[in-house]
Amino acid sequence: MRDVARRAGVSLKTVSNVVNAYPHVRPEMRDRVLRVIDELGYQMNFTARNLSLGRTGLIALAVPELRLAYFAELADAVIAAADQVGLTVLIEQTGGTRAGELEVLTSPRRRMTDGLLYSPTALRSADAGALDVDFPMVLLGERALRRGVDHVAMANEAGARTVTEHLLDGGRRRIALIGGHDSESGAGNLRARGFRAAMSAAGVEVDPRLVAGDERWSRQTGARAMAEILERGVTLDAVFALNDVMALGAMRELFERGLSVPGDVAVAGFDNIEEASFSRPSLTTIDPGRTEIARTAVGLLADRLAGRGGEHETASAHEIVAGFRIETRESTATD
Amino acid sequence: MRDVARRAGVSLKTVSNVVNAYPHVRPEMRDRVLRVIDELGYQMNFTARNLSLGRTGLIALAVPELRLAYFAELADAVIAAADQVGLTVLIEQTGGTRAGELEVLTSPRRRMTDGLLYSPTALRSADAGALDVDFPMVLLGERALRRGVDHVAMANEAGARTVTEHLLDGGRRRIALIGGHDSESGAGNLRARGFRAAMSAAGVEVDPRLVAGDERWSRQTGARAMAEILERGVTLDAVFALNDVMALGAMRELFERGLSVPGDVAVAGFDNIEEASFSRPSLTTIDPGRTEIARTAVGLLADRLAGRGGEHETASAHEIVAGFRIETRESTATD
DNA sequence: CTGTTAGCGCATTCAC
DNA sequence: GTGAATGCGCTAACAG
Repeated sequence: MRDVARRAGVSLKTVSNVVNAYPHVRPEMRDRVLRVIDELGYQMNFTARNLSLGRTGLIALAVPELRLAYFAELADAVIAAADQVGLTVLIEQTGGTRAGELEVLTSPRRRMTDGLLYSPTALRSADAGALDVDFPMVLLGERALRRGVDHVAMANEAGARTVTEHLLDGGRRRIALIGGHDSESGAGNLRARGFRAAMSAAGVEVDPRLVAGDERWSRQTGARAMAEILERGVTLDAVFALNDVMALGAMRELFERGLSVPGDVAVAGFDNIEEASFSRPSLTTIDPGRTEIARTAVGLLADRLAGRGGEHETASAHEIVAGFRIETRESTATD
Repeated sequence: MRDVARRAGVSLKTVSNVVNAYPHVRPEMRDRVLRVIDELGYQMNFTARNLSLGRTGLIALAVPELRLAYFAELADAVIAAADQVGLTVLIEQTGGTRAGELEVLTSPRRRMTDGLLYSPTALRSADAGALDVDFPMVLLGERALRRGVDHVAMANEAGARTVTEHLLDGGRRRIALIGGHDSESGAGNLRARGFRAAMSAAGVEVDPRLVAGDERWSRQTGARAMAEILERGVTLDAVFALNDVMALGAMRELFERGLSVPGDVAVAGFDNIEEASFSRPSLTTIDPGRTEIARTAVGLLADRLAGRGGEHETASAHEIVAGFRIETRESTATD
């Protein structure tokens, strides 16, 4: 930058003004500087600017695992939304464990970023205190464990109720619940609640032997939970898995055992990952409005960042629930 | 840091030494400093350190799209490998387009990172010059377009030949090739070449009407290409898709049209994404050794970074081909 | 082994 | 409108 200034015969300040699109620079001056910048191939040093500005332009996105399709798609949406407002996203994987989720709040790497988009799944209500951080943070995808923290929630409970009602409407009564093990986990808890609400509203009892799951919501978990339930020897005619990959794992397991979907057992999931429309059979699921969630959350965080240079505002927290939509597909079709 | 130094009654340098685990510090001194750090809750400012050091500790990983399972799993592996050597990964999405892939090499954001792990898929040989960059870079997943650039290649050609031979061994002769459209694209070109090599070695001709595809290797592409081929009215008994998601899309399309896999048509893919073992039927594919690739590439890049503080070495480029393994599953079973 | 000094490259007070 | 100082927080010579 010094070289540019010298070569253009102006001061450092002028170059800085030009680069930062400061309005009051004479056009001829600006052109001259820009030409020199081009000649020299000058590129600004972000690190220096960051040090001076006290911020980095980076925001962290903490998700359980990128290889879980839902979070890959969420990350994609967040990156796109952040690009729009000039922010860069640094992805952190928590492994979906409580320890991993707590660590991301305090790790030194956290300090490389100006703010955090946080999607905890394993945190318990006892951990709510940990969310009382001194940097801008927006919670994603579930209702806040703690008041006073911005969050963009998805319609977990309403979505689960809707999809359960869809199963009930199809005449299914013996509906298994997969993933409902960890009743403390936010999204799981809410989705399970929606399920139970729909069941009890329909006057159908939930058989505890039809419930299985694990903390990690993976394909394997779905398959294993399905196997567990089947081996208990109970009858069932439908499965609601708390997310799509578990539903797909469960379908796989049903297939292994010679059961047909939706003939013998209807299967529904939650998330509407891309794969859900291409699986065999295609999967009925709830689309939680990922894009809207990402855009809203990034906007919220950007506002906080702009508001007080990274300082935490004490103003009231935003609580936004995204819209959802049921995607009815083959896996729950009735003959 | 100044506060810590003052409170501990030592100089800045000593605190710095302690924080950086400089070996020659008296234990009692270190303990004292550490205690004060703890008391004050001091956390280092990375930006300042980076400015001083002239590096950021960040490396970029440029992939087409995170939502493509292969790249999500690759990113996961890279992040894990980078963590091991104290590096943080910044993910860039190129969209799988030539423009996007070129931009990642020159964008200002590039300068936030010390080096680049680069996985181009749309670059053509005419773009090889663009790879002559002045920062450490390691190419991932395909043979370098340009000599003198480090790269960790997967066994594209050998893997494709192996899986094609597997189809031929199963008695299949009318084998469709999906994804082979863009013959310039590195990995696609090589995989297609392996396919053709196996075919010609077996004395089987490749029917051009059995070839379809698109630049973007998505599930939709696979389904669409499969539809195209089927609508040409040609007979076929197998499909080799150049990656798993296209294979899954193709299977979906076959199913839509009442064709059975592997009964009527055997299907094989490439990548061994997690989904391949859970699809219905499970998918025969090539495991290209993602973890090994990630670890090797990160190691290579870390070496370059350490070697000359981010300067590009003129030493001979490394060229490493990872090992591969065929995963034989239901989609290519013979009765 | 530890303290002192001088930048890293930029943004930002202020005068001009 | 533009130029000249000062500091962001840390590390890397040095000297002691």
